[in-house]
Amino acid sequence: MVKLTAQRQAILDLINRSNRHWDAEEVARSLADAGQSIGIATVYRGLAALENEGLISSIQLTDKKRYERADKAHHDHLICTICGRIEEFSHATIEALQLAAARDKGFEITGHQLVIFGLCPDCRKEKNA
Amino acid sequence: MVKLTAQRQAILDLINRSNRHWDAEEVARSLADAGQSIGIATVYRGLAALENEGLISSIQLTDKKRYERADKAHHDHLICTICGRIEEFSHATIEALQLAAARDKGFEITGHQLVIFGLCPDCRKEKNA
DNA sequence: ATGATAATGATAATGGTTATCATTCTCCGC
DNA sequence: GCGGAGAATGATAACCATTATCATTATCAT
Repeated sequence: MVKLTAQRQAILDLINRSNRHWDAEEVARSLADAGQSIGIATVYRGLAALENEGLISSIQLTDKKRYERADKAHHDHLICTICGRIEEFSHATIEALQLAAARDKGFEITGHQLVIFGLCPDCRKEKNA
Repeated sequence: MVKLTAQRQAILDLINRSNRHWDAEEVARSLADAGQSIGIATVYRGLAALENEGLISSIQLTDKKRYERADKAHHDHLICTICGRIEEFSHATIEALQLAAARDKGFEITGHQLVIFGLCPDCRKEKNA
């Protein structure tokens, strides 16, 4: 049985209090800065356990995994390839069409991930300056 | 200037002759088996160079990158989380809606990746057996 | 041929993540 | 309250895909 220990509580609170997409390193550092330092292995295990329980959710980026609050409506991500900024968007029709596409192939969907890469408004401006 | 050397030609031919999604290790092994053995670092660089030239394309999975032919219409991927089987699908409406969503946020799209995870027909059968 | 530029390949290094293992915590039944 | 089973913790080693290094070799234009 999975336990919601003090460490995991701290991780969960940190993520729930924010609107960011955290990687494990950032979580560890932030907790350490707050005087609640937790071993990096425990952070990784805690994040995995919390995600398993549906208490947080994640996106897998090229290099690393990032976690965010789960108490939001489902959404996908737009990532700026220059500054790394992450925006969220959701689109009911896209979701519905994904379901249909999977059904066509006889698949039973368990999850999906849509990431759009591009240049955010700021970096576009920067580039054209 | 990028050169299409014998090694890169071999990698490109291998991928173009197939319909699979290759990782670097598989490419190296397959070429070695065919008597055309290439250093693993060269395989990685070759794959990156070929992708840069638009001669092959790739999808980034959780753990590794996989390459496939580029001479196919754009498509997304369905991945079986049990056996790893990869199916392709494409949906013009989904593409169009993605563009619209990005524009709404002021992003200039440079790429995107949609992966749907699920159980393929065979593994569904297996599971319910 | 002769440089200049790029590619090769063996190997070391990187970096995010997971495994190991001894120790500590938690919680249940007695 | 006590004992013990099952988890969790944390320091650290191991993993593994990928990238960097660097000496050597190939390629191409003049």
